[in-house]
Amino acid sequence: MHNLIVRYRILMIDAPRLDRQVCFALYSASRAATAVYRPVLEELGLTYPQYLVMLVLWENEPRGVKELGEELGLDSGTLSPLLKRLESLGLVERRRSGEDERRVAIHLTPAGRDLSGKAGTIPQRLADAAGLSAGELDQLRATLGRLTAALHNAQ
Amino acid sequence: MHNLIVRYRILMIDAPRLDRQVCFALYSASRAATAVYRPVLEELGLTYPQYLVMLVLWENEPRGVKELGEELGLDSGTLSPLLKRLESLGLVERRRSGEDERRVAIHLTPAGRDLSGKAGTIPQRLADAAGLSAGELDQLRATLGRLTAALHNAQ
DNA sequence: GACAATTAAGTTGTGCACAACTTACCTGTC
DNA sequence: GACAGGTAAGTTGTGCACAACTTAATTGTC
Repeated sequence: MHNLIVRYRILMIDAPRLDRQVCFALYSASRAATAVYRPVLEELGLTYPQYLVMLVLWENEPRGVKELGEELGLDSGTLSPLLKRLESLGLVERRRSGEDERRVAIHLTPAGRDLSGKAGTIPQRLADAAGLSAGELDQLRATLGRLTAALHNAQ
Repeated sequence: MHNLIVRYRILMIDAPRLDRQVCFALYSASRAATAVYRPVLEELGLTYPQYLVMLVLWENEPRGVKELGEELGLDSGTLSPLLKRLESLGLVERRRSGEDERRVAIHLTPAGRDLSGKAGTIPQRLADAAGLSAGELDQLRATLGRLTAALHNAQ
């Protein structure tokens, strides 16, 4: 009995608690948010990372794989197969650059461009589900941005 | 030329911008945080989700697979293979319950218990890397908690 | 006590993430 | 123009996430 109590106290002092971890809060919130997006994106036939790539392309295209990776923080190991899937969905086209044969330019197809219209209402649905005010969401985004930048600097 | 300008304006109006998305901010911050944890956890031989499972077990064990899943928001499809890997690392033991043969109780091994000591300093390292004050981290965790709860309710 | 409905855990298949590596191409330096 | 060093994209392998399904045990309900 005494042993159990001692062991318990040692654990409580040394072991970090799950509910104290900002990291777990981030991980949970991120998965909960993509879970809200999932059924909406399913209507478009996209996964969440595919949607992110399309967002970047809707802003400006064509883009190289490396550029997309810098924008999203993903490497070619993630993007290459993802882009192949987007191509097989008929949303993008991969073209080897003539000037620099190493580069692959990702172009939107007409279908890929059209999808941006259907995607227009998506962010509002998350905002509605979030249960936070526009101001709180804004502040959250700002804090997360600072956090991400600091964590990248720490790497 | 006129066509291009019209198309551009339509895109800008309809297409959501990447940098406006709270969801992307969450996704980036979460990946950046686990990236900071990764080299630290590598010293313990754990991945980040494995570390989360160990955190829950350090608080209280044994636990069933379903209980772990509720605590972490993960299903058996994720946990079953993860727990097998933890077992093959010698950190946990899976025992079929005698009372209810459907249940598998996850026990810590002595090695699994010992690991909590080594893990003690880990959260501090993230806090140091985060570049936010203790108060800001606290507020962030609270906001994320509310957000996650609201998103789960919206599902 | 038979048996439909429920439940716990596991399996299968798809799609990220990311490390480590390969391939093909380009660039600077001599 | 040769060639070392660097760069862009792709490949391979591991480990999550998660949906859909299976298996085996338990719990009502009659």
